[in-house]
Amino acid sequence: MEARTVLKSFSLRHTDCREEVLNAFMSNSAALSHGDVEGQVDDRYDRVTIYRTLKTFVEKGLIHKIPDADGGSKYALCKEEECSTDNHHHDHVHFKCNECGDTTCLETIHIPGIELPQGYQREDISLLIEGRCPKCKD
Amino acid sequence: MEARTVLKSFSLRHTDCREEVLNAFMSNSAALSHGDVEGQVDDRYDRVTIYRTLKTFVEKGLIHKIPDADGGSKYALCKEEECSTDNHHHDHVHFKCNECGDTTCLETIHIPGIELPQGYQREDISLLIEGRCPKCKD
DNA sequence: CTGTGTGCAAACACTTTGCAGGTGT
DNA sequence: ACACCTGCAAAGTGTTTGCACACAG
Repeated sequence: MEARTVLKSFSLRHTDCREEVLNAFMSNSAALSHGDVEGQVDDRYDRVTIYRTLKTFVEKGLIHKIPDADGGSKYALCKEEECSTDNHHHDHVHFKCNECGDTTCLETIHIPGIELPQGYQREDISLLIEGRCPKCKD
Repeated sequence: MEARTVLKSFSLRHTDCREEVLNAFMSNSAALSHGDVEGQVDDRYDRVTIYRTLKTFVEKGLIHKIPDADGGSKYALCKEEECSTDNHHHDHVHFKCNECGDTTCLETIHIPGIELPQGYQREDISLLIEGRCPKCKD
């Protein structure tokens, strides 16, 4: 799908920056950090603009934020599931390769149900597995 | 167990700061952020010293780091499992209450086995559930 | 035309590093 | 005595905010 079309369908104005950022996500299978995005789009965009673009995309439900084990964050497109403004639904597993550093959404692996102790109410869940990806296992 | 004794058994020198930091963890059921610790120990300790103390404790396997959903970090004592120098083994679930903000280790809940796609090798895993804790569910 | 996005500068929060001096064993 | 802890100052990193101007619809 065209970036232009996608933006429109999420009620976002079209701008060069947004188009390039979105294209970066659409042409990468791995999740991207702010720095990754910055490296993939034209230099003319300000660091701040990219931060704001990512924030907007998350708020609109276009991408989701993946907290990295070491405190940083990556972002990846929302698929399948219906994510909308401030309303994300993700229950897939995230995998981070300790060798190449790539973080990917394992869309096909769902987080199994977990029985919480009495009195705990679950609202959100996130599961990160670290290890070696197929590309990097020796 | 006495803080003093614990320090010794982890081959750590006894200092006032370490004792107070350790006591803070031993007298709290919830995980503590750097700022939480800073607020619980005597003012005379430098922020930097507390950072270093936490780092040392993590390296020695006394406490483990819990990445918060929003990028921050909390720390909690390692229990049961044998954690030692740079060798942590945790497979319990972490729970963060969206109401009171407390993060706790659900020591009794273990992360279920997950079948990864072909070629992925698991080395580490972490599961964070957010919601309401028993104290805060209305 | 109007609301929103962008660039720039600056502020902010969090964490780390270097160094000199003090302390535990 | 020696290794290692601590405090202070400073630098580093990642992210946010304020404001004036530019641009999309």
